[in-house]
Amino acid sequence: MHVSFNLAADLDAALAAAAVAAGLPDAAAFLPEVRTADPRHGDFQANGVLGFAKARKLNPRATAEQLVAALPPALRESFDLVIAGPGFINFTLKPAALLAWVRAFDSVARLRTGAAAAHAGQTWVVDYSSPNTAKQMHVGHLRSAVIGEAICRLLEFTGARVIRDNHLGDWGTQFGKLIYGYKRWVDRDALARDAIEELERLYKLGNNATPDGSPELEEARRELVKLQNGDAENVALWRTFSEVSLAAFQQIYDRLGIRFDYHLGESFYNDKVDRVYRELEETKLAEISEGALVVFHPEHPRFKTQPFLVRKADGASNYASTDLATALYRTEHFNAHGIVVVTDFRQADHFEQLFLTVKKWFAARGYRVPELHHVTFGAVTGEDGKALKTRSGDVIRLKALLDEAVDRAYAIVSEKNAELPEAERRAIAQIVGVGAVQYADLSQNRSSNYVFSWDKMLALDGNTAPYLLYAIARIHSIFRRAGVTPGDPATESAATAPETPAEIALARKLTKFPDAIRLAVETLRPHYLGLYLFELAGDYSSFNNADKVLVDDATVRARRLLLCARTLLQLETGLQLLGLRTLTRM
RNA sequence: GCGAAUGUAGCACAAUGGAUAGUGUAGUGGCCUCCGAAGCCAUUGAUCCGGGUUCGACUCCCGGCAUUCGCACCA
Repeated sequence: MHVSFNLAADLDAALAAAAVAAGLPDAAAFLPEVRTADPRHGDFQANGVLGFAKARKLNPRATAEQLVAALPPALRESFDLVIAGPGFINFTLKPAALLAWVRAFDSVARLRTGAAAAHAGQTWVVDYSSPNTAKQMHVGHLRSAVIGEAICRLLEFTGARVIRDNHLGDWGTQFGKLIYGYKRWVDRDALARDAIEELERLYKLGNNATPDGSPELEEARRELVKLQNGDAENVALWRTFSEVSLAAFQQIYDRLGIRFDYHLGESFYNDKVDRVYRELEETKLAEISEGALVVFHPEHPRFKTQPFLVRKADGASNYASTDLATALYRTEHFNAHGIVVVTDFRQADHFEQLFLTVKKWFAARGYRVPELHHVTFGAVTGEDGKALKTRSGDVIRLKALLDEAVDRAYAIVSEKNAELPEAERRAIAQIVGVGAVQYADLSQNRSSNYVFSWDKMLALDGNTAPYLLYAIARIHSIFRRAGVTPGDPATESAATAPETPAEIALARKLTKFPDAIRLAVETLRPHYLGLYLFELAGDYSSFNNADKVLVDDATVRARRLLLCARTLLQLETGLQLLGLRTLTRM
């Protein structure tokens, strides 16, 4: 028996076909709009009948009845159908169909195969994290890294070849001041001990020593020009800055489970901006204004007067130049079908201008235009609603933040589960602490600001990583007691269809996994998956409370173990797609 | 000034134009001789304001208000 992964999509197709079969007027225009439903109404509901019928002066309920009558009879073996309210068609999976679906999607591989149709054969470049070199990563870098990685994993899961590209801020005027400071005050011991710390100190010294209009500033500028002209000493220094920065960043990335394929920073595009200037001028998209090369968009209410500045009046490039070159490189070199850039919402204007320009430029040149997405997110604030700072007013370093998360998780684990060996508690604290930080970011809509609260992210109840990890630990615990491996075919073969209300509710929830994935990846909003996992864990907890799994009756036991195994599979798969690690005890 | 994002219970969040706006916390009342009570069950409480479109609006459109942010050579 073939069991479809995405049942909603199946029903949608069946209803569209039924409209034709039933001979509805204008049937080709009928959009069934099948959605997951409130469980009180069913598993899926078709919303499209009302609008379709009303627009054609048909009776919606009568139209719904015609549609239902024209559905293939086999559908009724899987679903109970009800026409409800003004013309909704409700579909409720029968227990046997629930069993079939739950049986069928029994591994990560099967889930992935089901989901992979969405982006099969496509290449997507995801540009995220992207810190500036020679500086510490701080709390402001958290969201891009966490959200970006989740998006990468979701795209991969849905069939894409994903290229993770760290677009480092490794070029610009600040390097003149840094080199100026370095050449005068570098402390070699400090550099060996904590390179980024020392580079930050040197930059501050260099910056303070070069006020506007001073001869020192002129000297710093000369260092920058030497760097740009390929002076061996300065280039070597700059290279060192990048290397030690990357090494420091990688320590953070390791803890967050991030591994980039490329680190093509701004410097990589230095020799690629001339082509951008040339082509923008040749296509008449760019013009000279106040000495700078700019692009206006006459059709746009604001950008017809607010310029997109692609080359500065002094002839130097800026981030518009390099971002344009970057878009071209990703399209030509990686053959990207889609490009996703994950930065905070303050850069929305820049990316809107960038994408407008890219589309016109590529169209004028006959280059294929990839899908371009700017994935934005709000600020991280303290509980007072202001930007998150330490008590003394400094920025919070990402390393310190992750350390504190782990320390706090360790304290909680030790309190709740003191009998576990210390080494295991330490390991658990790593997963729970870092996971709590990641999940706090992924559990809510990225568009809004997010209020950073240790107590909330580390709470054991509510939509948090610890709650989800706890559900996972409890399921593992049951399998340990049963002496059975989750997903063991011999155990599951005896399973029957779900019967109790809690079993049915859990099984019904499990069939909604495809929709959660689809929604999360379509909107590039991972919180839809997080929300699903939280609801799944809630349904599991209710089931766990209502129905004892390890009962004597072998059939009942088998079917409940089956539900446990699939819940576990989806929770683990889902959390891993969000970038978290999972555990078996906590 | 122009523009963007956000605005949902005391607090923090959800809601893919659909049915009685969901959840967590805090509050109240229950449930451990029972697989992990880090849990479960029940219950009180909300769409910034005013118009409009629609069979149907937290959602879309128009006009306000509030908060945050952006707007010529930083990225």
